[in-house]
Amino acid sequence: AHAYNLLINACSRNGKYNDATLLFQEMQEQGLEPNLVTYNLMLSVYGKMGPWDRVAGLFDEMKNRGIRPDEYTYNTLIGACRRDSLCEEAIIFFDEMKAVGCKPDRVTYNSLLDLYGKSRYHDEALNTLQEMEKNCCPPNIVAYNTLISAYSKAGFYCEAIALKDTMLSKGIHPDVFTYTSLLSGCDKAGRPGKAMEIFKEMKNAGCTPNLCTYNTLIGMYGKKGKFEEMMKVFDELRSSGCTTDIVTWNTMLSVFGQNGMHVELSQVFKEMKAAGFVPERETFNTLICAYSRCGSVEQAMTIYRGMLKSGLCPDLATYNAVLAALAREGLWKQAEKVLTEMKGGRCKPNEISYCSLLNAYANGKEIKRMKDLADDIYGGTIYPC
RNA sequence: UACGCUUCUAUCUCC
Repeated sequence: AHAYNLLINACSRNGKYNDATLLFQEMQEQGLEPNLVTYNLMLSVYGKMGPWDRVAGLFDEMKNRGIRPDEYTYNTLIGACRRDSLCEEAIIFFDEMKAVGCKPDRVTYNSLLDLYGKSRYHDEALNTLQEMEKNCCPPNIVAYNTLISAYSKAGFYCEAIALKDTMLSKGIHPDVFTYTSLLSGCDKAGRPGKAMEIFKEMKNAGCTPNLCTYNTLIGMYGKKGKFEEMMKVFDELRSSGCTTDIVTWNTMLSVFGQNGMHVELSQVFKEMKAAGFVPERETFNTLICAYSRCGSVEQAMTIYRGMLKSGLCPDLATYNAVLAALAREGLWKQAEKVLTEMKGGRCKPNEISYCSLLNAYANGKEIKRMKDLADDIYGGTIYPC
């Protein structure tokens, strides 16, 4: 079992979750009993992909087989709750772990912080931070970075910077995670000047930027159309010994989309493939959005069909990108079809989806349909999400 | 009883 655990772990680290699942099946077919670590590993794998029921089912299974969950198990379960913002479930695990005598540690609290932060429950996150102090778990750098990331994503860049100063005052030195979060936060808040201050501070503090940092800066300059600055970031990226990754390419695609630079967009996509990068789901999502912004729904839809053909599964962002593309052209009949498809599938429409449909009606001059849909939404006949 | 394999944070997409 130990050998299988090592293999499963290797797959999990490389994102090969299906292979991990196959190994898990294989070991049982060979008559080997999965042990505690095996279950912990698989809970982590299932938590990263696939339906929640599978996580819950596996947890039941291990208990039924008489394997007692440990701190790792509960930490993994709470971590798995983050993907779908399952706050209630996380609290149940948190209480259960204390009830069975497992002591929450920093990882437990940090996972809760991340869950609350990504779910935009900022008050709960702060409460958790205080509970950590109380329970002799003073927040470490991961805890601070987690909160800073949450604030940055939510657009609260001032709060994020303040938290960075708090951690400094406690003698915890911000690292490349901290600074990259802050840069991204300033960018999202439309404060590139502030971002540059942070970047200078980062270098003065002796913190070396990495590829994530450069990708953030490329996106920041690029979307503002500051291409000379953007190229300087590329130069620095290369001279620092980094090499571009798929996120760099996705960022470039997004940048040319946002600037409506159709020719460059197609060119970069070609170069990306020539460089040997295999488009991922996020690449396709970016392309659908980018072509639409360049005024080409046809190409956006071609990309969408290409994505389906390549065997990738659309997610909510894909559908919403398609809906937004159709909406821009007022193609409300097609938008309705997509929405119907969503209702019958795994990705239920959210607020953004319905906004796009409203937009599609508006741009298609279908005032009556628009009003009716708005009434349904505000009247509670339709529940987004 | 302890220890070992397993659990937490940043950059791209739904404008």
